[in-house]
Amino acid sequence: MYALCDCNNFFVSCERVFRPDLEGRPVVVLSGNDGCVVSRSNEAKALGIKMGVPLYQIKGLVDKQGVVCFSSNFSLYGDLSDRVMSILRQKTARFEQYSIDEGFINLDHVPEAEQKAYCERIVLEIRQGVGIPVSMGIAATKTLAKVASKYAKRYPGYHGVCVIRTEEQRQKALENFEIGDVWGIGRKAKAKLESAGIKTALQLTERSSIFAQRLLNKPGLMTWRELRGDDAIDITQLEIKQSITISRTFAHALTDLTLLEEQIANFCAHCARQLRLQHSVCQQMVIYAHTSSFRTDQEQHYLSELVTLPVATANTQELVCHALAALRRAYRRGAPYKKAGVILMKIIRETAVVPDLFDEKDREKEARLQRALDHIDDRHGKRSVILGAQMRSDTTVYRTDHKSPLYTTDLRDIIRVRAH
DNA sequence: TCTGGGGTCCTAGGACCC
DNA sequence: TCTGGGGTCCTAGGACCC
Repeated sequence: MYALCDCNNFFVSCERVFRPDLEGRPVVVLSGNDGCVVSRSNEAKALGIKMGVPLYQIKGLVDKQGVVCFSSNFSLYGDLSDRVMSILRQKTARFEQYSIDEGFINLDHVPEAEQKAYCERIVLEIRQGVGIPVSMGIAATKTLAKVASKYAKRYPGYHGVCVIRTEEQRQKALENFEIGDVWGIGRKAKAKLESAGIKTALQLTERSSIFAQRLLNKPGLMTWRELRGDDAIDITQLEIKQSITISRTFAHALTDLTLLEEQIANFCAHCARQLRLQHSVCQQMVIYAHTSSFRTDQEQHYLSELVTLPVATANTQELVCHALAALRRAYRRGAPYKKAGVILMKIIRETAVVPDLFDEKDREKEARLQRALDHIDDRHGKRSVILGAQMRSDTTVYRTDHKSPLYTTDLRDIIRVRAH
């Protein structure tokens, strides 16, 4: 049996940990640039605020109903996520984190009769220890555990934990579960299934495996098996990320090459640091920038350059150098670039680098410099030392009008909160 | 006026091999 | 007019997740 532990309205719950006065009030957390709603309290959901809706479209409702908005504060969410996950990890060696706010515990070490009470204690421990409300679903497969956790969330009577164990429970749970809410069934699959007359999860399980595979291919077959109680999905994570990307939308489009270069240099430096943190290097990099896809009144321009590196590297200076050269090649003068990004690909362990016989760089020396710079950042805070290319101007290009303080990671904020 | 960000997996099709 | 068969590898794009 698996237990899925899922944090309720995670980003909003994180904000409320430090603002208990916001319990019971409608609260939303916004995406980057304060663009869209990405997390909603139950009260905000009750007002009809949909996931992913642009803020400007609900401005009236927000003002009228006194909805509290927060810009996203990922260092806060990441920090609280770590605390929740470390509690779960303590429970069993067989814990798999699935996302920032959920993870699966293998329950095989707990007697069946005690599993529900065991999970109820975990819900309480996380609520009291971290301040985050969570829901848990127990079942024989991960997909069914996800279903169970949604019931746990939907009905307060479950006290945060719902179990799907017997065949009768499985049938009843799936009968009342919309097909589009099943883990792995997205927009396209939902439409296909509905036109085949399938509206609930149970109806899918009543069709043949051939039907599921023909309509939805391999992923759909896996979902079909899991819903029938056959443990089929393995989410064991890879030891290193296969790709690392940073991208941002700007508050106002950038036309100036210098400003764009500064952004790309920063994205690149940030990606490279993450690459080094997982002791890996990359062999390819894509840099891209494009105009606003929502502006039908102006000409669209999409630039994208693939850079193949002579020797796999995680060196910030080297990557920034290649990235800026690529940007200058593809940049179109006058185009209003609304979004830009960097993607690192073909990532391998740093111990697997194949050296180039004709390489003229002293890579050992450059690596020592890089380690020294990382050490300074670790000790004195991010961006203590940066490249000149990362700060060509002092122009602000992002909007974060509603950002909460860095309660858990910035000492000044911790002192401020305690004083308060 | 204003519309997010970071990932993984799968598949079809092309290039290439014998 | 007729124009093989089987296999691997790589890539771009799509679908999905949170």
